[in-house]
Amino acid sequence: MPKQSAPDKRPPDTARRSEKSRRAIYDAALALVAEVGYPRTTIEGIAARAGVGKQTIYRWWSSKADVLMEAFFDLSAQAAQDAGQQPYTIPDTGDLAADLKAVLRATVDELKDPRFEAPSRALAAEGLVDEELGRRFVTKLLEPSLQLYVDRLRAAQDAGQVRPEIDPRIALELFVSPLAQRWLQHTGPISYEYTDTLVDYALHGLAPR
Amino acid sequence: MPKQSAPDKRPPDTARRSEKSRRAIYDAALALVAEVGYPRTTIEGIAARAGVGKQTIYRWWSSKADVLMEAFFDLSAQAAQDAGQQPYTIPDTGDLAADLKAVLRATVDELKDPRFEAPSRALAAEGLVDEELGRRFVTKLLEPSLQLYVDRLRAAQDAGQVRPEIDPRIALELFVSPLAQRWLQHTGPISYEYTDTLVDYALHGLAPR
Amino acid sequence: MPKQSAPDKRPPDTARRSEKSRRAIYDAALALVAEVGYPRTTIEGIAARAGVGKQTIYRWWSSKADVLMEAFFDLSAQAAQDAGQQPYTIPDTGDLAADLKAVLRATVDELKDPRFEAPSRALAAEGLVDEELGRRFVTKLLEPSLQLYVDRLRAAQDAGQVRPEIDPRIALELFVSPLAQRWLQHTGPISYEYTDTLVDYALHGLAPR
Amino acid sequence: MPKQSAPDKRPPDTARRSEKSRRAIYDAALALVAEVGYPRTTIEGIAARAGVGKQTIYRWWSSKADVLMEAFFDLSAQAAQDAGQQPYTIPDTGDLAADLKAVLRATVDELKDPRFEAPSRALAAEGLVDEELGRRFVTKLLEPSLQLYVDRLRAAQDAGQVRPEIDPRIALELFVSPLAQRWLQHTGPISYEYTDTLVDYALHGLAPR
DNA sequence: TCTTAAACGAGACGGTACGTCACGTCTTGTA
DNA sequence: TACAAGACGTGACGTACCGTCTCGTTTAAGA
Repeated sequence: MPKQSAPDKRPPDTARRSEKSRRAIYDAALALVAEVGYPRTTIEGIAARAGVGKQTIYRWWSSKADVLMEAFFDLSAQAAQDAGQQPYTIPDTGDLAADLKAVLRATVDELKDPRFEAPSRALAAEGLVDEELGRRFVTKLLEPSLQLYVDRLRAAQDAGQVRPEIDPRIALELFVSPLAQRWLQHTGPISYEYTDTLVDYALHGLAPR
Repeated sequence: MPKQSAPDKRPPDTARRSEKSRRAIYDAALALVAEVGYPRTTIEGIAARAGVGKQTIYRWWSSKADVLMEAFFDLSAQAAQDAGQQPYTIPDTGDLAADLKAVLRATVDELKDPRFEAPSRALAAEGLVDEELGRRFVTKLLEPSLQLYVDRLRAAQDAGQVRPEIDPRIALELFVSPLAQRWLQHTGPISYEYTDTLVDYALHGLAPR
Repeated sequence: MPKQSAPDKRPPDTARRSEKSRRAIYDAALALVAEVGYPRTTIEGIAARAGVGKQTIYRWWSSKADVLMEAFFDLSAQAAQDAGQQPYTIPDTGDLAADLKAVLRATVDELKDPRFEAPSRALAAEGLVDEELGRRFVTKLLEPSLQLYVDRLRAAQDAGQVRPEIDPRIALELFVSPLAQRWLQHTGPISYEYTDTLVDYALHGLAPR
Repeated sequence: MPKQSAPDKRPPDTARRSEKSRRAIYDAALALVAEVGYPRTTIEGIAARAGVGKQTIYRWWSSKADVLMEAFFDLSAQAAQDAGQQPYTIPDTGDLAADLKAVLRATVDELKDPRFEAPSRALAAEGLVDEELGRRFVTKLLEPSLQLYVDRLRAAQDAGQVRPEIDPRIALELFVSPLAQRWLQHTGPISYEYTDTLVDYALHGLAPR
C-alpha cells in the first residue's frame, strides 16, 4: 500500500542543483535590491530577471530575505577574494590607535560602497524584525568581524597599551557601535574624521587625565 | 476665480475627525503588531479590528508605518504623562558617572518593556529602509533624548569633569550606541552591569592613565 | 474580544455587484472558449480579457465551469429573447410527426451554431465528471426543453395519435437521445433527414405492422 | 547518408519496454481515477503511485487521457477474458425483443459496475472536448458493440421481424442512445424495466396500430 | 432646529504578489 | 538504452492585501 497522506517534504538533492541558476538568482536579487529597493523586490521579479522558475527559488530558499542574505554572503566572499589575500586580521603595527583608525576608515569606505549599501541595509532591517534571520546575519557576518577587534585589543593588552581589566568585547563597541548606528539610522554623517575621533575618545576617555 | 480643474484633492477636515476612530486605530495597530508582528499586521486587519472603514485610515495616514508611528508617539506620550511630571532632563547630582548610569538603567528597563518592544523595533526596522520615515523617527523620538545627554555633558564640561575639547554629540554615542546596537541587533545581552561598564569605559578610556 | 480565527466566509453583497464586470466576464469567457477551447481557457485569461481582477471572478463564481455555465445561460436567454416571442412550446398543428420534425430541425440548426457549439460541448463534458454541475446543467437547460416534448406528446395522446399507455418522458428519448448522442460523441452525422427518420421510426416502430 | 540534423526524435524501442511498469501504470491510473476522480488524477500522481519515473509515462503515452484509455482497454479486455468465451454477438433466439432486452439488461449491469463507472465516464467526458481522443474512444469501444446490434437487426430483417426499409444503424439508436444519455447525463434512472420499455417502444412505435 | 455636506462603516473593484501544484523536458546514475 | 528519480522553466491556481472607488448612514457645523 503506497503512502497517501503525509505531504512528504523531502529536502531536494543538492548534488543536482543548477549552479547557473544559483548565480543568476544571486545576481538578479542584488541588482533588483539596488535598483528598486528591498520592499519592491519580489520573488517573482527575481525569478523573472534570473530567467528561472519561481519554484527553483522556493526549492532552495525559504524567503526573499533568505535569498538576499545568501546573495550577500556570496558577494562578500567574492569581494574578499578579489581584494586579495590580506588575511582576516587587523594589522598590528604597535600603534593601536593608528591600526584601529585604519580599519575603521576602510569600514567607512565599504559602508559607502553602493554595491553593499542597499542589500546590507535591507538585511539589517529585516533582521531586526525576523529574529531567526537576524541571528544568522549577526553570527555569519557581524561576529567574525568583531572578533578581529577582540583579538587586536587583547594584543594591545598584552603590550600594556590597554588596561588589563578591560573587557575587549565591550570595549570594541565604543567605536564600532556609534559608526554602525550613524550608518543604519542616519543619525549623523560618516567620515574619516568622525571615526578617528571615536578611536581617540574611546582609547583615552572623556574625563580629563 | 472659482476652482475649475484640479481633481479636488482637498485635505480632509480635521475638525470633523472622529476621535473615537483614531483611538481605536491606534489600539488595533499596537495590539496587532504585538500579537502577530509587524509584517503580518495589515491595514485591512487594523481597520477590521478597529471596526473602521479602510478609507478612514487612508484618509489620515499614508502607510502602515505611518499609522504605527503615530500610535507609538501616542503611546509614548501617554506613558510619559502616566509616569508623572519628572522633567525631560538628566539629573545633575554633580557625579557625572552616576547620573549617566542611572539614566541608562532606566533606558534598559524601557527597552525591555514588552509594550514598547514590538512597535519600536518595527519602526526602527522600517526606518532603515524608508528614509523619510527613518528621518521622522529619529527627529521626533531619538534626537530629543540625545539632546539631553548633550546638555548634561556640556554641564560636566563646565564643571571640569569632561575635557573641554570633547564634542558632546559624539561623546554620548560611546555609551548610547552600544546599547542601541545590542538591543536592535541582538549582538549581546543588556543589563545594568553592561551599561555601567559602558559609562566607565567611555569616561576614562581604555588606555592606562 | 474580537474574533480571531473563523475565516468569516460571508457571502458578498449582491446589490453592489458591478453589472459591467459581469457582462465583460461573460463575453470574455464565451469568446475564449470559442477561440482556444475550454481546457485552454483559464480564469486568469478570462479576468485579463474582461479587464477585471481575478478576485471579482472568485467572488461570484466557484469555478471556471460555473462561470461558463452562467455565461451560457445568459447567452441562451438573450438568444431566446432575440428570437422573438414565440412561446416556449412545440407547435400543435394536429400533425404530430410534422411538429416533431420541425422542432428537431430547429434543434439541428442550433447544435450547428458555432456560438453555441463550443460552450455547450464543454459544459456537457464537464457535467459528466462534476456531478453537481451536471445536475444544474440538466435541470436548468435540458429538462425544460424535454418538458415541452412531454406536453406535446400528451396532447397527441389526447388526440388519439399516440397510444395512451405510452410514457411520454421515455418516448421522447427515442428521437431526442439519438440526436444528442450523435452530436456529443460524434457517432454519426446530423441532418434534417436523420432527425426526420428518427421521428418516423419512433412513431411507427421498427416491426412491420 | 548518415543522420545529420533532425533532433533525433526516434520512437522508443518497444522490445525493451518494461512490462512491469506498464502494468503498474495501468493499475495506478485506474485506482486514482476511482479514488480521487479524473480531474484530480495527475501524471505525477500516477508515476509516484506506480513507482515509475515520469519520463516512462511520457515515453509511451501522449497524455493523461491516453494512459487512462489504454488502461481501460486493458481492463475491458481482461474483464471479457474473465467472463469467459461467450462470443461477441447478440444471441438470436428468434425473439428479437427478448434478445435485445437481454443484451440491454447486461449493459445496465455493466454501467453500474463501479470498476467501469469512473474511467468510462472520464473518457467519455474527455472525448467530448478532445476530438481525436473521442474518435478513438468511439472507434475502439463503442462502434464494435453497436455493430453487433446492426448484425442482429439485419438478421431480424431477414426473418421479416423488422421492416426491410429500416436503417439498422439508426434503428439501434432508438434504444441504445436513451440508455447512454441517461447514464452519462443523469437525466433519469436506469433499470431493467426502463430498457425493456425502450425495446418495446422502439419495435412497435408510439402510434396506435 | 433643521439642513447639509463631511466623515464614516462597509466592502466591491482592478491589481500585484504570494506560495503551491502540475505540466512536459532534461539530466544523472543504475541495471 | 530503458528506467527511477527528480531538478528545471513555465504557467495557472486560489488567496491575501493593496489603494481606490462607490454606497448608504451618522454626525456636527452653520443657516
